[in-house]
Amino acid sequence: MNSLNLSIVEDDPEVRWLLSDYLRRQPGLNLVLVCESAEAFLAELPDALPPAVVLLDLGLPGMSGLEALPFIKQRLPQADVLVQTMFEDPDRIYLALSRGASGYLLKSTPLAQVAQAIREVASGGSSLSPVVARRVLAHFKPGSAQHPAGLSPREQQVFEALMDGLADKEVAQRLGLGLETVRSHVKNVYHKLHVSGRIELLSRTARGQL
Amino acid sequence: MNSLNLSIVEDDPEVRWLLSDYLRRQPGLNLVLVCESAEAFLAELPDALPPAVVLLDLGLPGMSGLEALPFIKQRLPQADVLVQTMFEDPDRIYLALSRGASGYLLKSTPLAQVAQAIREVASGGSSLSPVVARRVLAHFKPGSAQHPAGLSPREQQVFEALMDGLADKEVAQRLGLGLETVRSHVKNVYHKLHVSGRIELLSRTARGQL
DNA sequence: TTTCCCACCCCCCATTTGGGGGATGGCCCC
DNA sequence: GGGGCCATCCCCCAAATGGGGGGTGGGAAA
Repeated sequence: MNSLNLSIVEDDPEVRWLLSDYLRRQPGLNLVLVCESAEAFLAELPDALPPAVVLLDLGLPGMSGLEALPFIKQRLPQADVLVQTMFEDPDRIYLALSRGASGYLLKSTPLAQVAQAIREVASGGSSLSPVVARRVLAHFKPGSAQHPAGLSPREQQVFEALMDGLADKEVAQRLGLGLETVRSHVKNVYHKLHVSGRIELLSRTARGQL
Repeated sequence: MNSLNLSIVEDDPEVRWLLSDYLRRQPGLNLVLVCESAEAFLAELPDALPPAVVLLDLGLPGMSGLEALPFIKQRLPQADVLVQTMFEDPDRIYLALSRGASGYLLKSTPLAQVAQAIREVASGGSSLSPVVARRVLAHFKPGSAQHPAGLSPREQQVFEALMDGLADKEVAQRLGLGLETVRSHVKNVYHKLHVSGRIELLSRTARGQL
């Protein structure tokens, strides 16, 4: 009963072999399914032995891990999905997490820590590689919001102030500008980011849609 | 040069002794300051050997770790603060993170992992105990829009609509209500949640301060 | 040189928003 | 019956917002 059903989805044959070989030996882990694509995984999912943890590569050919995540969570709402990838860009991290990943490991993670992460995740925790954790935490700090591209330096500052929930007047004070100047910058930010106002700005970034 | 200056702030003498004894032995770690209160830490901070990592207990008598955090980050902007506590309630976690903590460890963390976390944090990562990480990730999932307590059913619906970035008029449509009705509910939500408008609502929930 | 982006400022105007009032009826509980 | 919360709607008003329009000057790029 305390045997933990695990599944691996990974396209690189070598990595796949390394992982499955190592994890298969781990006591308490029960490798029920190893696939090379998300499609295969969804097709071959056994109803009998539903995996409790899915180790999912994000960089899959065909349906990417990111695309597959919602389907997996739909089929296996109980399962914890541990995402593994070599990418550490905020977008991917954010998307994976908002789609239900329980952890985000970089490909550089040692095997022992992967096994560790699987156990942590299965027992109700979450596991983030340190670099990823840093990125995630950055989302919580005021003043350190994401810097969308295409904004001029001033517009960046204005953007951050907006993300901090400041009113035009307050932005003007923080940056030492005239109110009308700020209003101009604010409008430019809206145009460049294709939003119609600060509320859309805030509600969308809150969902990682920006 | 690769010796890592570390400081510990912890009131419990036994825990303090355990930590300092263990960490002192770690190669590459250089324990420069061990204090039993935040006040003492801020007072005795040596200008010569600024700690790169501060291990901070949250449950301190006098000035709490949470209160001390902003001061510490002010004095040592470069330093990474690793918060250590036995509390795992969301409020404390978010507050600590939004005040600049680089990691959040539970008191139950084994010494070896504390040392590991210190190294990770110093090399630009972040370290979260699995349980804490799970809480943090919960904030990124759309379905888990926090339902603040104390709101009536209608107010909950209005709250969600506001979080989706809707205008009063749109909320009215979504819920099939009159505009003035919605405006009433909206105001009640503001009162109950102690915010002054949808912008504060959005910007604060984005940082987990609600 | 001309053109383009940037930073800075100004004005107008319709709409939305927040903050105050109220009112009505329903429901539950003491 | 009175007091409480709830849900529904109404009104007023000052401020902020967004969407337009305009300008100036500078510096970099073409």
